[in-house]
Amino acid sequence: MPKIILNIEDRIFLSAKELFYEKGYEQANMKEIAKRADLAVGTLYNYFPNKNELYFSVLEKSWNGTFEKLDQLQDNILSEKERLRSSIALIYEEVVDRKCMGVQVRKVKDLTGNTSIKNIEKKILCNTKAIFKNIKIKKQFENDEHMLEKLVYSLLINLTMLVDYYPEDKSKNIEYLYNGIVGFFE
Amino acid sequence: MPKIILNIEDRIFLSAKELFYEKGYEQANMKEIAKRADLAVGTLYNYFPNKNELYFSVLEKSWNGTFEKLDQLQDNILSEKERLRSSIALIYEEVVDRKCMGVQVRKVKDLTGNTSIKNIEKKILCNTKAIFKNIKIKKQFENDEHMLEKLVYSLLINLTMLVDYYPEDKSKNIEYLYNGIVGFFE
Amino acid sequence: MPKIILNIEDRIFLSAKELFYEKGYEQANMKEIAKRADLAVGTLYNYFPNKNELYFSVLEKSWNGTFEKLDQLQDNILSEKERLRSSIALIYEEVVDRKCMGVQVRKVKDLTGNTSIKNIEKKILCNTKAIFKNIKIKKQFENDEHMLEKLVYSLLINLTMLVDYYPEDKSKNIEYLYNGIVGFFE
Amino acid sequence: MPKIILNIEDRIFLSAKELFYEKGYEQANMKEIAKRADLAVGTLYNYFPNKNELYFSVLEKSWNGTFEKLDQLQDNILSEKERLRSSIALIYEEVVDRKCMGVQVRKVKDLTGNTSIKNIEKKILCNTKAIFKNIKIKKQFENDEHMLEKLVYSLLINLTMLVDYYPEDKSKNIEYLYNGIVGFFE
DNA sequence: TATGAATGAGCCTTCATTCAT
DNA sequence: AATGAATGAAGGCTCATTCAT
Repeated sequence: MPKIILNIEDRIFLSAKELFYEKGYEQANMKEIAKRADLAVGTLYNYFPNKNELYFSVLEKSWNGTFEKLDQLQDNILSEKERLRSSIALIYEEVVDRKCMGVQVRKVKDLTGNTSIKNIEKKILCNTKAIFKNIKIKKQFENDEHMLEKLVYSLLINLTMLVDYYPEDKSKNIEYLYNGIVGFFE
Repeated sequence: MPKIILNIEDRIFLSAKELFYEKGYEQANMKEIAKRADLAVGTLYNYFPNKNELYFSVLEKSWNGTFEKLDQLQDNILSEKERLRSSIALIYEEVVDRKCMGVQVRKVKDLTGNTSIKNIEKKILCNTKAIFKNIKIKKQFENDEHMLEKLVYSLLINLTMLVDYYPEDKSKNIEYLYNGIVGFFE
Repeated sequence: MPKIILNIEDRIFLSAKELFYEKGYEQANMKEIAKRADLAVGTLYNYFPNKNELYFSVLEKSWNGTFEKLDQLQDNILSEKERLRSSIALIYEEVVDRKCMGVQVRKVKDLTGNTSIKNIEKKILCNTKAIFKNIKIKKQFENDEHMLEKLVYSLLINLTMLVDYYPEDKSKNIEYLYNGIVGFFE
Repeated sequence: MPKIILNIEDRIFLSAKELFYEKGYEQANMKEIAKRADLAVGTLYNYFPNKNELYFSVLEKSWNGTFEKLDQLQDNILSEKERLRSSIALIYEEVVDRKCMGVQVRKVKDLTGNTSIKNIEKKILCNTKAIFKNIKIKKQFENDEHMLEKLVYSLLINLTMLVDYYPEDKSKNIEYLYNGIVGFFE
C-alpha cells in the first residue's frame, strides 16, 4: 500500500490530534505539534490563528468525521436496539482508530469566551442523540428532562475511559456500554 | 460557633483542593494556593516537595476521607441494593460538598513516572469496589474479569460529569447513577 | 483622468512610504507593504534586499522629490527672506501632502552599521541648507560652526512635530517655523 | 566615593532608561534590560506588569525628577529672561546627564489605549510651560492659541536633537535654544 | 520555621526572509 | 520575474521552584 502523503493541513490536524489526545490541551505544545508534523512552528499559524483555535478545530473536525458515519448508519434497516448497538460500536472504533478526542472539554481554556466549547458540545450532543431515535425511555426516568443528554455524555466518557484503561477488551467494552444504556429504555 | 483554627498542612490541603477542583491541575498555581491558605509560597514547599506531589497528596487525602465514611456505611444493616444506593449517594455528596477531586487523572503530568497516578487509582479502585460487596453480577458479564473495576470507574466519571453539567439535579443524578449500575447485577 | 499605472518599483515605494509614515519603521511590516502594493512579499525582495534598505531607499527617494522642487524654488527672483518663507512652506506641504518621512532617523535600526543613516542625513542636510543661501547670520552666532546644520535639523523636526500635533494649523505653523529661524539672521 | 548600591527598582529604572534612551522602545528588549540591571527577566515583572508600562513609568519618573528641580528654579529672584535661560540650561543638563527620555512619544505603542501617553505628555507640557511664566508673547503670535505648547515641544525636541547630534557644544546649544525661543517674546 | 522576592526555563506568537514553483 | 507558503530566530510573559533573611 503506497504511503499517503498528506497535505500540510492534514499533517497539522493529525499531529495536533495525537498530541492533544495523548497529553491534553495544556501539556501539548505548539513546538512539538509542529515537529511531529515535520513543519516549522510558524507554519501552524498560517493555518490556525492560535493554539486554542487549533484545539477546537481539531476537536470539531475529529468529531465531524464520526458524525457522518453515524448518520449513514441511522438509515439502515435494523431494529432500534440493533441500530443502537451498531452505533456504539461505530463510535468505539472511531475513538480507538482515529484517536477521537474527548468530550470532557469544560476545563479547557476557551479564549473565545466559552462560545467555542459550548458550540462544539452542542453539536456533539445533538449528533449523538440521534442514536437514541425512536427508542422509548422507561417511565421512571421520563421526568428527567436531561435524560438523553446524560446518556450521551455518559456513553462518551465511559467509552473514553474503557478505551484508555482496557484497550484489549473491545467487544466486552462495547457490550458494557450497550448494557449501561439499554437499562434506561423499555 | 468558634472558628476552627487549622494547622498549616490542613490549610494548604483545603486551599489546594479547592483550587485544583475549580481550575484543574494546570490552571491552579502555587501563588494562589498559598494566598488562599494565607501563607507564603515558600511554606508550601516545606510541606510538599513540588506542585505535582502536592496535587497527588491532596487527591489521595481527599479520597481517604471519603473512603472512611464509605467504610462505616458498609457495616450498616441494609439490604445490598439499599447499601449500594446509599454508597452512591454518599460519594455524590462528597464530590459536591467537599469538592472531592476527579478520578480521570491519567492526563495529569506525573513527574514520578506515573507511579503516583497508578497508586492512587489502585487505591480508589480498591476502596470503591467495596460498595459492590455481596452483590452478584449477571451471568452474561461474568466472563469480563474487569467488570467491577469498570463499574467503579464508570460510576466515578459519570458522577463527576453529572455534578459538573447538571448540578441542580442531585436526586435525579443519584437515581441515574444507581440505575446505570444495577443493570449489571442480578 | 486615466488611472496612472505605476510600475512595480513605484508601487512598492508608495506603499512603503505610506506605511512607514503611518506606523513607523518597527510597526510597519513587509506583508502589509506588499499587500497595499498589490504584490507578493517575495516581490519586494526582488527590488530591495531587506526591510532596512527598503526603508532607507524610500526615505531617500522621498526626500529627493522634495529636493528637486526646492532647487527650482531657489532660482526664483525673490528677496532672500521671501525665498526662505516659500521654502519652508514648500517643505511643509511636502511633509503633509506627500507624507514625506521624518528626519529623526537615528533611532532606527541600521544594519549597514549606521552608514546608511549618516549618508541620508548628510544629503538632507546639504540640500536643505540651500534655503539659507545668501542669508547672513547674526554676529553673535558666527562662532558656532554648526549653526546652519542646527537650523536645518531644527526646522525639520519642528515641522514634523507641528504636522503631527497641530495638523489643522497650517499657516500658523509655517509662520512659527519661519519666525523660529529668522531670529538667527540679520 | 563609595559605589552606591541601588535597590532593585532603581536598577531596573536605570537600566530601562538607558536602553530605551539608546535604542528606543521597540529595539530595547526585556531580556537585555534585565541583564543590564543584573537581574532575571521575571524580576522585572515583579515591579512592572509589562514592557509598555515599564516604559511609561520610566518616562514619567525620569521627567518627574527634572520637574522638581525646575520648580525650585522658578522661585529664584531672577529676571524673567534670566530665569528662562537657567531653566533651559537645567533641562539641558538633565537630558545630558540623566539621559532623560524623549518627548516624541506619539509613535510608541500604548496598550492602555493611548491614555498613558496622553497623560504623560500633558504632564510634561504643563510642567515645562511654567518656565514661560510672566513672559509676554509678541503681538503677532497672540492669535495662536497653542503657542506655548508649541514652544515647549519645540524646546524639548530641539534640545534632544542638539544633545544627540552636537554633544560637545553644550553652551552654544543652550544659547541656540534660548535664542530660538526669545524671538517669540517681547 | 515562615517568608516572598528572585530566578530562568519554557511557552505562545510574530514576522523578516527564503525558495520551490 | 512574481508568488506566497514555509521557516525559525527572537520577543514578551508566566510560574514552579529556590534561598537569603
